[in-house]
Parts: sequence; C-alpha cells; structure tokens
Amino acid sequence: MGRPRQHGTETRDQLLDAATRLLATEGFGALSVRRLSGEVGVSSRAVYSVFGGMPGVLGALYRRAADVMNEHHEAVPRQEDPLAEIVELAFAYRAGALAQRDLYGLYLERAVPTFCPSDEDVAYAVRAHLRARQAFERACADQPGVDPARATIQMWALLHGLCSLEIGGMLAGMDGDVEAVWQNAVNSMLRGLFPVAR
Amino acid sequence: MGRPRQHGTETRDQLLDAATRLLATEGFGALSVRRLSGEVGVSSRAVYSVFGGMPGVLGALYRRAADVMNEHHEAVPRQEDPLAEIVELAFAYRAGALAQRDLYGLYLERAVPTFCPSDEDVAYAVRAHLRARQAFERACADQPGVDPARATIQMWALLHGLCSLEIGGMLAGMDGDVEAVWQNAVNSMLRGLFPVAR
DNA sequence: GACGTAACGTAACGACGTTGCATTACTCTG
DNA sequence: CAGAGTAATGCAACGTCGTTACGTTACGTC
Repeated sequence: MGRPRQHGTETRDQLLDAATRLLATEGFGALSVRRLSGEVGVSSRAVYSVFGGMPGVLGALYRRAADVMNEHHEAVPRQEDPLAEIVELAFAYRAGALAQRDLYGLYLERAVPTFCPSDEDVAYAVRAHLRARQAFERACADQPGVDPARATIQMWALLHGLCSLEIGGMLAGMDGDVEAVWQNAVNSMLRGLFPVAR
Repeated sequence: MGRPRQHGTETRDQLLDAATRLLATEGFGALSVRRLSGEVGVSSRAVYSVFGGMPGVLGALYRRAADVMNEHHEAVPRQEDPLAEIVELAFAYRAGALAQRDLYGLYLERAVPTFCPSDEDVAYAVRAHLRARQAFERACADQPGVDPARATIQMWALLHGLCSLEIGGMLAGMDGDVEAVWQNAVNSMLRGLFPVAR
C-alpha cells in the first residue's frame, strides 16, 4: 500500500559509489546531501528516502570501510606458523587502510564530528579482527600467560597507530622507508609478546 | 595609523577558552564562529580580526593541545634508567591525551575535515616528542643496531593507537582494566625493542 | 581641525542538513 | 472499474554554518 519505492538498491549503490568517489577525490568537505544527489541525478530528498539522512550515509560508508578491511584480511592465506600469519595480516591491515584513507578516518578516527557509529555498526566492524584473533589464539596456545584477547588488542593499537600516523603524513620523514618501520614495529611487538618463540 | 586593534590578547584568550570549554562540553559540533563570539560577547567579525577565520581558531587550538601534551611530558622526572623513564612518559602521553580527548582528535586524528595543520604547526607539535626521543637515544646507546628515531616512532605509533582506541571507546570491553592493557603493551614493545636489556 | 587608514559592527551571500507540504503513484476495497 | 487510502516523492523553506562586502567609527598624522 502506498506509493512504491522509486529509489531502490540501485540508487543506494549509486549514491554510495558517488560518496566514495567524492571522498577519494575531494575529501570529506565535498560530502554533502546536495552534492551527492546532484552527482547521481536525483533530488536531495531521495537521500533521505534511502538513508534517512546524512548519518545514514555515513553509517553505510562506515560499514563499507569495514568490508574492505575484512576483504583484505580474508585474502591472506592461512598458514602453519601463526606468527608469520600475523605479520601478513598486519600488512593486510595496512593495505586495507591505505586503499581507503578517508574512509579509514571515518572507520576508526572521528573524522566526521557529527557521526558516531552505532553499537551494531561497531559490532559489524570488528569482525575483521576475527582472523587476527584466531591467529593469536594459536600463537598463545603454547605460550601460557599470554592472553590472546589482550595480545590482539595490543597489536591492533600498534597497527592503527601506524596507519593513523602514516595517513596523517607523520611517517614521511622516515627516510621514505615506511615499510621498514612497519616491519620493524610489528616484529618488535611480536618479539615482546612471544619472547620464547623467537 | 588607522584604528587601533580593539580585540587584543585578552579577547583572543577568551575566545580560545570558550572554544576549549565548548569542545569539552558539547564537542566539535558546537564549535562555530557565531557560537564562540556569542559566548564571549563580541561580534562574529571579531573572530576574523583575531584569528583570520575558523582555520585560525583551529590552528590555535591545535597548538594549545600540543602545549598540554608537552606539559605532561615535562612533568615526568628524568631518571637514570631510560626504559623506566620511557614507561612513565608513555603514561604521561596517555594522561595528556585523555585530559583533552576532543583536542587530541584535532591534534592527531583528522577530527575536523576542513582543518589541516600547517607545516609550522606540525613542527611546533612534535617537539613534545623530544623527551621521548632523548630517552630512546640513551636506551639505544648500549644497544647497537637499534635506531633511536625508528624506535621513538614505533612507540609513538603504539601510544597513539592506544589513545585513539581508548578515546573511541574500543578498549571498553577489556574487563575495564584498560591500564593493564597499556602497561602490557608498552612493556611488550620495549621488550621487543631491547631484548637484551630485560 | 581635516585627512587617511585600519579595524569595527551590520547585514548579506551561498551552502549546509533537515523538514513541512502539496503532489503523485500505487494498492486495496467496494 | 471507480474511489479511497497510503506512502514516497519533488519543491520550497527554515535555521545554521563560514565568510565577506560595505558603511561607519576611531585613532595617528599632518
């Protein structure tokens, strides 16, 4: 009953694509309801029909960012040695973040003051940690006294800090060899967490 | 020649105080030229006379955040053992960030999309790392093969990641014992960086 | 005392997110 | 098959934002 929805999934996808494109080319400043709708060729009201408002758009972008992070993690092959897998997952984290620098700001930094992800959004987002968590579970199996949950969080903090600093241009002065900083940092943390193993 | 400046240092300080207060109580959403000027009781034009515009206000807040971080670092007494000093500096970093959660977002996360600190701002801000850098220089003195600059950056990334996650509420699930996570993370990184010493 | 100059307050511009409101287009009912 | 009911739409407007053009004011200088 009532008028059927004119703006369905395809309008939704078009809007999100436009948002992602705008974000990548012009940053958050260009992200507005009017700009988005104009880009796709629908009325600004359509954004409210599909997403309920700007927070809805940001929430969808947030989940899209989480999806990309998850895909990068899942692309890492499972390995016998959990520590080797953790290192690869770390670089997958970096690749996922750098592939969507602005969206990463929405994902884990508070890049849009008016947006705060809901509890469901957060729960949806942290599932990307599952691979890392599993690897740490295995690594901690023969290392009594090391809590896998805590170890995962610690590594996450390091990775997030590295991403945040790199995206913010704070690692630019490191002789250009940012990758070496990453390698060294991840190895140091693992050495500190599992001193016996290596 | 010309009309003398009516809005001098005291207006500037009042505006910055109001901005800090607004930020702490209502967040970045409440930070606007009109709101600021209204709080202090001057015309909105005064903000442009004093700061040149909203970016100028944000730049000043950025430097104020850097000052607070610096003060927290300088409050740490110098110690014989550089590693012990580094641990205390780490908790000073945490205290400085948590004391001004919103300003920390402006400081190292890109909490205001339209604001990008100038090179001078960044250079001014990173001077807070001097204490940590000096401690790492001493710690690396008897540890050939460890680059103090790289070690400082690695620890910075970890501390920043921990702060960002804690402020973002991502560490809330850690059985409430966030401090233990910090202690453990910093110790792990130090153990990994200086395996011989400990 | 008149002039030039620079900072001031007022009011406006365009753009923002959001929302009534009249309209439209469809389904269900008689 | 016509009419009623309903929900989504486009349009226009509201209040807000950062910023700025403009007329005014207050001071230093001649």
